[in-house]
Amino acid sequence: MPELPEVEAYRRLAERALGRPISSVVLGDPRFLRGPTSPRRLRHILRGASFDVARRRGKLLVLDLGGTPPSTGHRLGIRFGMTGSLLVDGSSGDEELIYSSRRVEKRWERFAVHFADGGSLVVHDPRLLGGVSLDPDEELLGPDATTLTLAQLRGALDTSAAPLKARLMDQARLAGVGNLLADEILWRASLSPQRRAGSLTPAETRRLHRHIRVTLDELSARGGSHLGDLMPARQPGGRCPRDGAALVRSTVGGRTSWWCPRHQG
DNA sequence: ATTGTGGCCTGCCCGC
DNA sequence: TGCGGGCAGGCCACAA
Repeated sequence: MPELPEVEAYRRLAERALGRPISSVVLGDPRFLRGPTSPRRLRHILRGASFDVARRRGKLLVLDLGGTPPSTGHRLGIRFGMTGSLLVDGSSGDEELIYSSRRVEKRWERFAVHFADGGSLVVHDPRLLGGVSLDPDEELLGPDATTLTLAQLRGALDTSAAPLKARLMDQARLAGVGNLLADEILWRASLSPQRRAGSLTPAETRRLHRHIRVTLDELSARGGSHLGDLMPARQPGGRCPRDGAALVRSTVGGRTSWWCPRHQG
């Protein structure tokens, strides 16, 4: 269920897995391995190596491999899809994240790395919409939303005729904002998700930029992207927490969207 | 190139 | 209680 704040929490959790020699790799479901790499090759690269650095770009977690050839210079990419989660040594690490209840079932373990010290790093994903890949192309992702500059936001919006929300969620142009965060950010910025992305005035773009950064900071501090102010109202019959207007629900950018027709223009 | 759509997957919740 | 439909915080291939 991760968006940027959740993946950042996983990144911190993954730091517990650094510097520990890998003894074995278990691919719980072959469909979970994405890209051209074979399971055999993935094992070959990972076994005996250890993770050096845990990085994140948008919703992609990247673990750099250290050690000697053949693993040197390779990277393991992990995407969590809508239902993925990470466990290191059996701990979800979201003690700090207030998450909806998360069952842990063995059959949902799609990928696991076991360390020589007896611990493990496990990716859990009931729906299989996430995946792991060897050497993912990180350049396919736009600038990370947490450090987004105003100029980068202008570049992401460009002169596009696409709905504003679709551009915000376009990972190639701006990495890390998902459906819930997009609704929350646009609600706070008083901008309609249906606005053409290229139609924002300079003042509106600055406002949006500020709200992207503030919202990410706030929700990360609160413990997750589902803890936004709009979230409780994001359901049938929901009313705008700011002005009480009945929220509108529709599909924008292919995703269910909720917004206030009164103050989001 | 840009934008929109359907599909991938499984689990859950609601109404009948 | 059982069953069907709709829904889900993501992403990718494909079509116009």
